[in-house]
Amino acid sequence: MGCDQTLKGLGYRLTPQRIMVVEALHGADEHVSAEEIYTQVKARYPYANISTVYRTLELLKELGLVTETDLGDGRVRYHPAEKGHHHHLVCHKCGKIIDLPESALFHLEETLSRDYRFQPDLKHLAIFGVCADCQK
Amino acid sequence: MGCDQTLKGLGYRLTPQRIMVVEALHGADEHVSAEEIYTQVKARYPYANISTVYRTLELLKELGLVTETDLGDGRVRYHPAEKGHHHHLVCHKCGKIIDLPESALFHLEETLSRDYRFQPDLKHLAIFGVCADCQK
DNA sequence: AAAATTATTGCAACTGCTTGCACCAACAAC
DNA sequence: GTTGTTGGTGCAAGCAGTTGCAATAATTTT
Ligand SMILES: [Mn+2]
Ligand SMILES: [Mn+2]
Ligand SMILES: [Zn+2]
Ligand SMILES: [Zn+2]
Repeated sequence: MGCDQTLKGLGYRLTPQRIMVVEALHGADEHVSAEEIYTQVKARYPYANISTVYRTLELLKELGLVTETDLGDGRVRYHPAEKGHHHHLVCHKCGKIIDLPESALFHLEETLSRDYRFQPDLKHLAIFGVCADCQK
Repeated sequence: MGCDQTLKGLGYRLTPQRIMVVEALHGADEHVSAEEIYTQVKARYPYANISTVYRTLELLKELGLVTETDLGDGRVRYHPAEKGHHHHLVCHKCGKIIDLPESALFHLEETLSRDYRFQPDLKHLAIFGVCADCQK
């Protein structure tokens, strides 16, 4: 089931603005910024406002339909949950971004769950550090 | 060796503003915000500017003398490296903050280092999720 | 001690993102 | 279909943090 029907099913109103945000989100490549989504939405409906984009992303986030990740450039990036989960290693020397499978954090999740009864919410994490090439 | 002498030793100028930022940082409890540091500095030197505070914190961060952590309220928090390393579990239902010893992430660090030759920079991480009390 | 050099500061403008509020439109009740 | 309710939107102002630039002051050279 898509984002639209989930929203509707949970009693949220399915406005044209929300539909356009969801479409822009799914159409763009992963790691889209709010500004990029706003640009796309505005092309279709010039009265659209960026705060509506942020509010829609916030809602989708609360419902677990998108993840939000700070990859270290000055803006936050969004990723639809439907496209699958993974994480990233971000080199703060050269800026390189390495993909990390979801499973790389399973052990940590288990530890936190077992030892602290804490259920971590690790869906699209960015871990900063130094990549192999930049270590010498 | 304190922050002041480290700065001086690396060729950075030891200005009154920097000294006051470092003193405020060490005097306050851990998890100080830039605004709180600014308030303290301004009480001693009213001409002080908040961008100088931010620039000093940025420099100390680059040198590994402070860590910066987003604990989920709207502002970033700073912690002097001298006071020791640890991490936090942050419940985004009730806001509770649980301390996590440095060692809890050693296994992850080893995995990333071994499998990806990536040296993660995990000095004062905040992991968001749901605490034991909020899981029912 | 004075002059020269250049890192650092204060200021104002700017960025990404959030929020209060009046107006509007999606959906439900009739 | 019309009316009413209430959640959602647009707008403008606000907040945390950053940045360009001219003035200033810490340090070096003479
Ligand atoms: Mn990704
Ligand atoms: Mn801490
Ligand atoms: Zn690198
Ligand atoms: Zn909790």
